[in-house]
Amino acid sequence: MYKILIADDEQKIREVIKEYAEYDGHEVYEAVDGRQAVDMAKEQDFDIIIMDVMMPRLDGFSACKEIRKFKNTPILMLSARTEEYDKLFGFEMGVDDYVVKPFSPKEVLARVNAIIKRNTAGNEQVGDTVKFEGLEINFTARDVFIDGEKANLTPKEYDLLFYLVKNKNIALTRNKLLEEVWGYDFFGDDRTIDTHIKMLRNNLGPYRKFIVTLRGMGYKFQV
Amino acid sequence: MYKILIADDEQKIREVIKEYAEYDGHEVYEAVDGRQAVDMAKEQDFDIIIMDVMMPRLDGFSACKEIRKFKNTPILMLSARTEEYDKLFGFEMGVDDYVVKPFSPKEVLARVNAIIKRNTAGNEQVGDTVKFEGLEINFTARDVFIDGEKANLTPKEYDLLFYLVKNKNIALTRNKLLEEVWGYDFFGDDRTIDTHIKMLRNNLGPYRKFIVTLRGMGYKFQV
DNA sequence: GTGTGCTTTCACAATGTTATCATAATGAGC
DNA sequence: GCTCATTATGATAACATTGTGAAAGCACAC
Repeated sequence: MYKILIADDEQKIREVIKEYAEYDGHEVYEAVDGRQAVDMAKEQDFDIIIMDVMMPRLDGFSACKEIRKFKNTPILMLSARTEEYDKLFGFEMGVDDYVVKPFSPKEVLARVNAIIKRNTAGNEQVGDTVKFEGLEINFTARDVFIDGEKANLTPKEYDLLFYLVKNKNIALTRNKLLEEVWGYDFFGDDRTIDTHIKMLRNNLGPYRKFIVTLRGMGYKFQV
Repeated sequence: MYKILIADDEQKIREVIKEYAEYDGHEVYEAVDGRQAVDMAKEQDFDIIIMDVMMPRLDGFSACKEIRKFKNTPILMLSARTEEYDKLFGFEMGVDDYVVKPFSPKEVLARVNAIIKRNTAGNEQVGDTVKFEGLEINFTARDVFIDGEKANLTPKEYDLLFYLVKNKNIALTRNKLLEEVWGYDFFGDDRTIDTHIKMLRNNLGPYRKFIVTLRGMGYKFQV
């Protein structure tokens, strides 16, 4: 059960999302504009705030900025605009996700769940580096550290690990892995993957535990 | 390209939506009332059904309820009055989204796309999880938790459970299960299913209750 | 061309999964 | 309550998948 704040000046939208969210067992609070949203966020701890961009008194972006001054509550933006700069601008403000109108209430709720789970996932991300316990991965520098020691992975091992990590907690079939890591034009053996998984595991030391085998399916990076 | 069924007694509305949908490259079928919509939904697999609430012979809600007995096809409701909201969000109906008249065809199509994308995504980050009491199923991670404990299912058990859950509350014959879970090219014994149901039940602990036997027919995941 | 890693393939062992069958239990109809 | 049809269950043999080590194949630098 999450505590959700929905801020939108359109009553219809508030109601629809509220109905769906309450059906999912969440507790929903409403705000009719940005100012009220900021005030409520100051007083109470929400698990997530769903906010329209266009609101009277204080728009969504400004409200987001305000809230970020005192809290890190995840914020999901509802926007009528699709322009990319809008999104970028939003992410700079600390927006966690975006849904463009018109949206289906189901989609909004799905994203709410995704954001909240993501925020309680169990890995810290700083810049382009992710860390899972003593396993540190830097995507841009193409570095992997195991308990502070730099691991020496081959290119394919990097690629495989990066793809697994970027899709952590998602079950990946051998086909999917071949397609995404090796390329759609690779017509090799399925078992090639197994061998690379083997080597990757051997190189990850104690953190080989993150790579789990999904029998009859493929592999998954599980945190 | 989606296969769309539009059910409305007003020819004008059907035509407008059809025109837009076909322009988008979709295949559109028409039904003039609820009864016909139900019959067509039984025979064919649509990606989405767009349905008016007010229709002769069988209204949209009843049609939706009927269809849900045998299929989980996403349904988008068109309603004339805003007062119908309350009814719409009687979720037993299983409506996925709604649009209030007068609507722009563009909006309808936008929602159609949103709904279908959600339903066929499978690549949704983390929020792809359903929970029935203490039974938690995550399709993307291929995880099943029983009262918080991870269940260790075999591939076939996963596949079977996933199929049952994706068709929850729908009666499934052994033939249907064999075809969908085992594949059309499997020519094994019917009793094979019983054995897998047995093992699945054993693995679900207290939640074996969700799998009900339909004597002389097959099985059903009932919540 | 040679050497050096890296990648792929392969074979075999280890392990896990599935289908089938026999038998027991259950339910429906009379 | 009896009979017949259907489903539940346990055992087991057949089967499939994965882990692993070794070796062949490749690519690239020198």
